[in-house]
Amino acid sequence: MTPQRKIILEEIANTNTHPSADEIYELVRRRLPRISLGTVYRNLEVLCECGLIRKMDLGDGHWRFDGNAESHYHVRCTSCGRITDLYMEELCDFENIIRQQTGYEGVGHRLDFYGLCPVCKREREIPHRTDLPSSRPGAAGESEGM
Amino acid sequence: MTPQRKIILEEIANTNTHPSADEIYELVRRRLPRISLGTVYRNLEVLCECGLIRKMDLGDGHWRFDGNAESHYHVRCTSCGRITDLYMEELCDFENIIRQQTGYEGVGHRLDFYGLCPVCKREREIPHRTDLPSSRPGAAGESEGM
DNA sequence: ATAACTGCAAACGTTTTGCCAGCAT
DNA sequence: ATGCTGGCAAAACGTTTGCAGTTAT
Repeated sequence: MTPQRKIILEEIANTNTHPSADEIYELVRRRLPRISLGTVYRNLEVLCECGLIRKMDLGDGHWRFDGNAESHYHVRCTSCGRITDLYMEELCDFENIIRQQTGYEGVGHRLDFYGLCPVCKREREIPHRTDLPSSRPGAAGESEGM
Repeated sequence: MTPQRKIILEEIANTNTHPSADEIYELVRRRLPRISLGTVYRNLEVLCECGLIRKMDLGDGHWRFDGNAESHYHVRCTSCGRITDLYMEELCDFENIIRQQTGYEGVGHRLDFYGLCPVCKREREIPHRTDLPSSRPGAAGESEGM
């Protein structure tokens, strides 16, 4: 556990935003300005192998990292990219069905959700606010993910 | 519908292996040797938009394409990469639960399974066959995906 | 004439790797 | 001195894009 590794772990533990490798790099760089992106990637890999963090692919083209290593599902906002944890039971039953149907063994699954988060939803519902400066009608201007 | 586009679609329709863009490129190249990978990507995009094929991310770092555009789930073999279609109902109930729990709207999901396919399983169970030529004990030599 | 399309090559963004120096054991 | 680690830069990977020429309408 080198200083770099420790700080990377701390930064992940101190956030609940499921940051990407690059976001972690930026966070860590504030404390360790000379750290390199390669080191971040290498340590993220090690921390995953130890089970201290969790690496996940939520379909937006980055690896995302979660300081909460317990298995749980996520919803991702297709507009702003925000990721929210879900508190629901895991689907175990399906894996037996699949084994019977296909003969695959050791079946696991990946399940994640996407949608429009409450904040972005509200922005669309009220696209032309009058109580805020510099808001123009129809000037939403986000890119739709996935 | 250019000749290129048509042949790309035909090749996808004629396979059930859920090929990647590069695999499709190789298939099409046998009939259209001068086609470029960029054209393949562009046409795959168009065909997806038309709903004639389906683009999916099964977590192995490639886009995969499915000539069966009806929504269905998949299992991917972590050893050989084989992808098998599943015939099971879709999970709709969850999306309402998530909306209530999180306030997200228009919730969709992505669910896929992974495991060891029957062929690879068999290879591991019987690592030293005596009834086949040139088989060596413990010479499995595959890379474990994901 | 115009719009959509191609082939080619270069660019892209994320992740991985090779190299050599530094540090702790 | 050994082996793990860090910083740096370059490579790798799948994918996307700019461009100039081509095709079909």
